[in-house]
Amino acid sequence: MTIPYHFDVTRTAASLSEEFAHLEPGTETTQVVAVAGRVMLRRVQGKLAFATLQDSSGRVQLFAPSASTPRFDDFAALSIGDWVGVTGEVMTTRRGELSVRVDTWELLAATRRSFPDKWHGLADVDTRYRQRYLDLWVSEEARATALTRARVLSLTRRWLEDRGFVEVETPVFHPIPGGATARPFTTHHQALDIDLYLRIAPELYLKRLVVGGLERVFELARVFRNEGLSTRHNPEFTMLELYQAYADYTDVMALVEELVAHLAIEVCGTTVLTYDGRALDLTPPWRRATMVELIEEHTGVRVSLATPLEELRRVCETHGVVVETAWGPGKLVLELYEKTTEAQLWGPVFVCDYPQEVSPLARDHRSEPGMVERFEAIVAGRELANAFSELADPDEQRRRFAEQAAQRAGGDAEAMVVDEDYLRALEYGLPPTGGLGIGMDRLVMLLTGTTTIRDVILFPTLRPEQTE
RNA sequence: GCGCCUCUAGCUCAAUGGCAGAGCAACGGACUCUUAAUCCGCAGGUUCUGGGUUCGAAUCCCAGGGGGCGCACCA
Repeated sequence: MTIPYHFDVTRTAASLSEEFAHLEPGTETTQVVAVAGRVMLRRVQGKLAFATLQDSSGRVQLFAPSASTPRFDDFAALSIGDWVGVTGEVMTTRRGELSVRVDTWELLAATRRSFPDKWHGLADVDTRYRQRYLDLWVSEEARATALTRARVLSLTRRWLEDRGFVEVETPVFHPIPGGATARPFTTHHQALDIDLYLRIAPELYLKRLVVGGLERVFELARVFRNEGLSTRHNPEFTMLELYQAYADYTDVMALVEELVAHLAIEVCGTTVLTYDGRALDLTPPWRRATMVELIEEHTGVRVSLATPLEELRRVCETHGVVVETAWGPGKLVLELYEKTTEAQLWGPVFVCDYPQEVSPLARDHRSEPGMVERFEAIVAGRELANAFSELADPDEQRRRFAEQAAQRAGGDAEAMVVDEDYLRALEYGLPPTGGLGIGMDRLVMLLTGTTTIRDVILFPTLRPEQTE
């Protein structure tokens, strides 16, 4: 039997069950359709065969009487997992099951391997991740999650474009890793004979574009961080970054809560969700609270950057935070927040105003000395977004880079590297700008109710299989 | 990187120191309204790998490998 090069599909399974939902048992519609997909179930009864065809939209039954089905014996012998194309009349059986009668059919691909158990599917998560092509057939949730992810990205693009944002693509290879503090992957370009880094964030290039006059830009950027794996971390993941000229971080807060609420309504039909067994109300406006307020709520201690260092260290130690002598007040406050408070937050909440010491790309707070205008959005106990009023002053940026360089010299492999070209761009003038990063994988987790990032990434990073 | 758990047929799982098994899938057969069809038959194994203890190891011990979870790391 030769495999055709082409098959004309006229209908999906889902469109048939939608259009013909209410046919009486024993109906013949005279409507001839062509469907294609994989045989996922098969019930042969001698001179009559039933098969369940599954395509990317859903399932529909195939009805094959030996009297009218060409090559009936071959059809009845199809294996679970074989691809077929079928044309025939839409009908219902005596029992009322919507079916396509097999008037003509073609084998489109045979499976040489047995499909997973038709009832239990795949339980081994390793197999599900490594052989996602099977998981997608066997697990309704896997398919639904993949489609939801696509929809979230598409809706995000449309929502931003409706607000005048332009989608751009910036380099994945960076001569200098920048825009975040994280360990990069390195690679080498042979012809140029230089080391390059896979980007840890697109931030510095996107802000160059704002300097270039693209006043509202965004990128759905695959970024790469050479760090640990967990249910919330994959070495490559997708980050939405956007920059809006003439805006500050309060404008960005409004944007974040509106975008997330919009996606929740489109995907879940509501902004009132349950995640991991807990209620989560994404209805705007979200709570806004400063970091020091939240620390006080959770520890009972009011600290500030003006608190004497010795006292800050003592507060940290009484709360089980191991401190290093090189840390300044900003780092101490941040550590105190992360160790005592962040894990307790459920949100949604905008945690506002971070120490300048730990935020080298954010602009000084307009009224809080030593602080910058930065927030993180904590949603369902996870950091979902990070944003700030962007630092535009090249002299101040140079000073911040120098601080980072000193930390790097002191052994901090994640401290930033001075980027002279970025400073040159700032010297041409960056207008007041609000910037944002959202972890799209975590957002999809939220909207699909999944609790491991590997469920929202089709091919998560795994150790390679031993091939021997 | 550390700790705990786990790995048996293509898939889902039994066998808890005493003959490696079942269901589904595959393969052969019966069956003209099934719905995880049913019935009969057949075949399927480096029990993750290597060592050890034992009369005897899927089972106990050691080492290694894969995976999961937690910790650490992590804008």
